[in-house]
Amino acid sequence: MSASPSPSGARPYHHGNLKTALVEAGLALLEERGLGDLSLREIAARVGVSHTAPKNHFGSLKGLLTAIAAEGFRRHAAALEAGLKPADGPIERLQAAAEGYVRFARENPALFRLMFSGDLCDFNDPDLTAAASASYGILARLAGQLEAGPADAGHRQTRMETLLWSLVHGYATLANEGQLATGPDGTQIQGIADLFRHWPRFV
Amino acid sequence: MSASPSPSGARPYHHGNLKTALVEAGLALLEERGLGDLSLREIAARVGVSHTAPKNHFGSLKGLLTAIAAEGFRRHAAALEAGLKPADGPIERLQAAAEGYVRFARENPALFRLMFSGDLCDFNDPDLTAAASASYGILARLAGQLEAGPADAGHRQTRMETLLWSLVHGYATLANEGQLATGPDGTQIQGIADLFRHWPRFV
DNA sequence: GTGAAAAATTTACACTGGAAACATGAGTGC
DNA sequence: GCACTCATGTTTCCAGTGTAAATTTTTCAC
Repeated sequence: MSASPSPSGARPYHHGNLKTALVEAGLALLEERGLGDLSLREIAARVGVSHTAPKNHFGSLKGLLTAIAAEGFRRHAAALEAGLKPADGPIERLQAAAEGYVRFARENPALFRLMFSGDLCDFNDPDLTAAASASYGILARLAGQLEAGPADAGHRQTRMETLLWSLVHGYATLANEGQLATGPDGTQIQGIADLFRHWPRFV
Repeated sequence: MSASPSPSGARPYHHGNLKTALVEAGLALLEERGLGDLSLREIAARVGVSHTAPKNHFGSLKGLLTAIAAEGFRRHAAALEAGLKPADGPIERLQAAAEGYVRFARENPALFRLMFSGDLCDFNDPDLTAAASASYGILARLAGQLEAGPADAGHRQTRMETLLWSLVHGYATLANEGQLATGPDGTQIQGIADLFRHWPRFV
């Protein structure tokens, strides 16, 4: 006869919801240790479980990182929509989404890098692709509202989508790596929204 | 009495130019194995040297990766200037540089990721910062030729520089991670130069 | 109850980067 | 010529990583 079923003190053999606990611990450790020093063993220790336990739920480290990245994309989508006011015009809404994109990257640098790491995650995983597509769809919808003519139905990805995504993602990435000039308070000299407010004309 | 000084067959105890040999081997292995699976031991083995030998020249793995990234930036600068014809106008030259930027990223994906990895390299290293600055200077100079008024002397980084660099870098990064839609031949549906040729007007 | 399957553990293995002690050889001063 | 110095490599060892296999524990269906 072991300890009683679940009074405080005795940890049960089965965790209960190890899957979500591992993802949350991974998200926390990701920002504490950084992407490079994140380890499967440390995540498992944080949850209080042996280092091989995650295999039952995620298969391998890559599977766990994929699940973490998927949760990252869900939060990313929320950050994109955070400042989106329906009353605003398309350009104001675009600026708000861009600021959300950058803010998310700056507040979760390691997670952001993981999400776009390419080989650390399994981009064939349905959960991850669904979350990433949902996040991308927000930006794509905003791009569509800025297009001149009718929707470019023949393309899987319009020119406006490619332009906006590249610009915002590049800005977020460079800011994250510390490559953009910053003022004394640590924020970028050129804000992302300013780039839209003072849009140049080449042609 | 050991073997004669340097006839073929007997490898001398001292390599001679191990430093550059390690960088070259690292560059080759980087694209073969990918950034994630690159190992100091394998680079050393490739050169035919013990895995602790690099420490004398680079201190640690980070030091070696920093040297590799510096060489990457030198090649990156060359790729930027490759298609730059003095006779062309500023916009044509910008398009050519952008295409060089993207082509370099696509042809050296692992090296490109290393160069902008942030924590794998030591961005306080004088060699690396000099090479990176030189590469950035090419883009900055092109941006300056596109500015409307006189040079924005008060800023360390002008709005045009930030805009162009973010756009081109984001495009290259996303293309590299396979996030941009591609046609049947593997090239992007929306070429980087097309983004400039069909530049939108927001305001 | 009993048996099957899920969930977690223990153990072992190949691999990594780094530290320390030692070996080798090139170069310099005499 | 010769010893001394020091940069350059090697050997050995260590802590840490992710994964695989065999084993134990628990839950759940019948």
